[in-house]
Amino acid sequence: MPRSGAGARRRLQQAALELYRERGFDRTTTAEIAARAGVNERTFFRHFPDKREVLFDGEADLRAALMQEVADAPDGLQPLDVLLHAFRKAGRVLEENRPFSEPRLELIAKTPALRERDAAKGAYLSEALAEALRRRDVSDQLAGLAAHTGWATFHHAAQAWIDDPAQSLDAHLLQAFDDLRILFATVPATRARSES
Amino acid sequence: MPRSGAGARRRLQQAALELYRERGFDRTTTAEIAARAGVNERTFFRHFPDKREVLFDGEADLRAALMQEVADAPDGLQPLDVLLHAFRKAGRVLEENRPFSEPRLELIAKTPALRERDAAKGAYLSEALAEALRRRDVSDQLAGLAAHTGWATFHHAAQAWIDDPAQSLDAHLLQAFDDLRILFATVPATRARSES
DNA sequence: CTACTTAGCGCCAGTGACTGACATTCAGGG
DNA sequence: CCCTGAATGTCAGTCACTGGCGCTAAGTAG
Repeated sequence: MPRSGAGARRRLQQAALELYRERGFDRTTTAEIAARAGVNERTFFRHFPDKREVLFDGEADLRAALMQEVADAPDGLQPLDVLLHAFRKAGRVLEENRPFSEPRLELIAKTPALRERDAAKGAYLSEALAEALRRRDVSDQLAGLAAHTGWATFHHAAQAWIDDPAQSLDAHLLQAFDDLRILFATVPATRARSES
Repeated sequence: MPRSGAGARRRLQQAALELYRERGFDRTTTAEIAARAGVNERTFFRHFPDKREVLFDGEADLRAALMQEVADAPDGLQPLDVLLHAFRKAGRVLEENRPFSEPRLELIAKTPALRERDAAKGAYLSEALAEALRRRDVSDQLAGLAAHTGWATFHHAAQAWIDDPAQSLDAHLLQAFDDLRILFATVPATRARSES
């Protein structure tokens, strides 16, 4: 291999995250990112298909990890418990990479174009999770539904974690899945919470 | 007002839907859409902020309608039943406009760029629904969670309707919300379904 | 009927994301 | 020391999208 190889890729991601946070996503050009990373603008597009994708590089790994965890989850669990099991393991990666994942999620939350990409990634991941569930004993109908609602719950927990970093992501995750069950309680549980 | 006003807008939407279906979204230029609609390319961007948005015009109306239905839903319903109530009413609009909404959803499903926008619209709508729920007796935590999972279920039902138009959207909707409850049954209900 | 206002529109120049084609450079194998 | 290939640089080009300016036609007041 010539000069750097994977080094340029990491520098591009770092430069992009910095510039997006400094000037905002819209007021940052791909030429500026490349310049800060010390490479040509064309090289940027050799590593990433577009200006947004540079912040979503770990998605393939995350998807693979989640699908593996779904496959490896103990038998006899309900679909949503299988997903919770997988999310808790994946959540660890997010918490360990906190200095990178927190500013990243914060930036995404405040940038419409990045929220859009994030939502799309969530949809793709949901379908992957549905496929992973189908490879277990989950029917076609329930797999898709469980995957989408499960992902929505995970995303909800991740957002709660950003808004309230005092508690761990894992705690927010457990809280969200507990709340999910409250939604299906026979007696409207919302009264009890709002009466306080 | 001059010449046409809202007429040009409708022609642009129609032309865009046609061209996207004929040549595909990527191989259609905004200039071509404008030409078929009989206006200048600049006029396209006066009516729609970008090339994708031309297919998502009804979103504001849908959001307003859904929020209104949530507000008007009978008292004492659980959050997810409130949402189901709203979705059933909104679903009627989709079924009545079937000749427009069906090819549109089909096109969106097969075009990555449009799926991305669709996912983003869903996220925005979910937040609007959460806000509408908070204006009822639903707590902050549960509102967001219910809105996101409820929307995921609605989206799931809409996709099932496209894949299987034999049954009505309303039927798919009821089916999806029933399945959602199965996911929380104490005994894993997935076995019963996959045994058949 | 005329003058004035204004909302849409056409036209033009420009920026920036992204792509294809070709030349170049540097690492490692023979 | 040459040679092959992967990563990069360079250049030209397309297309989405924007700001500015002038035009035209529909309503409105007199």
